Amino acid sequence: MSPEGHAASPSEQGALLHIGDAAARAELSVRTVRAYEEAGLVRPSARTNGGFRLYSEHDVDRLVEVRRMKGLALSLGELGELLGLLKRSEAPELLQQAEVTFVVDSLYRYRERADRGIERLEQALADARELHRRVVQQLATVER
Amino acid sequence: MSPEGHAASPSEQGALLHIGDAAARAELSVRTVRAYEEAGLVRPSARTNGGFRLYSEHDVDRLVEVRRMKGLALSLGELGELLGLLKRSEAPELLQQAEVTFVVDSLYRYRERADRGIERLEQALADARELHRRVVQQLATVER
DNA sequence: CTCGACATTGACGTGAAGGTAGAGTCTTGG
DNA sequence: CCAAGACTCTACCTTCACGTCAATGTCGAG
Repeated sequence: MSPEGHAASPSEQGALLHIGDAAARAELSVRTVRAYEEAGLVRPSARTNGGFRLYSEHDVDRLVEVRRMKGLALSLGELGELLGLLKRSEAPELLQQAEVTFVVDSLYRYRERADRGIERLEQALADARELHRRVVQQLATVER
Repeated sequence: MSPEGHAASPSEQGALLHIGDAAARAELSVRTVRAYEEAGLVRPSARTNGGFRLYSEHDVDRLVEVRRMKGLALSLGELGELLGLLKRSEAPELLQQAEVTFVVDSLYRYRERADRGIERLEQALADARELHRRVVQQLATVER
């Protein structure tokens, strides 16, 4: 990928990627990356003078992080909130008492959401395997 | 459920349920059940004179079947096609040669879709568990 | 400087599902 | 038998998370 030819990709090393490359590395569509920005989830750490979004490796990591979280059916808004909570909870000494309470409460609620999400996924996986089994069996039955 | 009081539910035993009861048993919303009908997935086996949809136990089973299949991201249309293929392949002796070929080909493609869907679910589940772990850990770190 | 690949914003489309309204239907208690 | 009121009908609107299209602009290699 990123073939030689003509391209508008920042010439390697800068560690700053245009949206296309960033999306590719995060295994997301360009549109989705922009949607995540609109939703306040991942903001490119820079822009060119012309207005092109520039993503750092760290930005890409965050994109990946978001993609990975999509399994438990959270809305983009909730997803952003959760990311924020996790970040805030990593430096609890900077939080005021009231904030700690809030963060803990919120995280607690997300833990429950995650529990249910995981159950959902487990069930979906079991169902999918069963369906797969049926398809395979029918293929064998009908033969070729 | 189906509390005594006033209700418009067919009085038990008829084995024919109004949409509300059918939806409840299939663990779907009434709205979703109607959407499945519009998509050609599950058609109630009868209607009252007044136009109320009536679902048999078999219809409910089919609703459940559809719900269970939703894990592998198939569109409602594909889902309907797959259900049809499975049904057709159960009586292969009724199929003409050309049809058999078609059914087998189609099922084969769905088997691949299912493979990928299962991989996706497995990954999503692993990611969800990891996220859950992070949340729990942050909760422990921040303490209460 | 030019060319072509890539990006920008904005608007509109889509697919699945929920919401709502207004009118009609059903079962049941009385 | 009949009214009450829970439930359902159709039709249309809204939301969410993107997909797609169009018109225009930017980037970087040669």
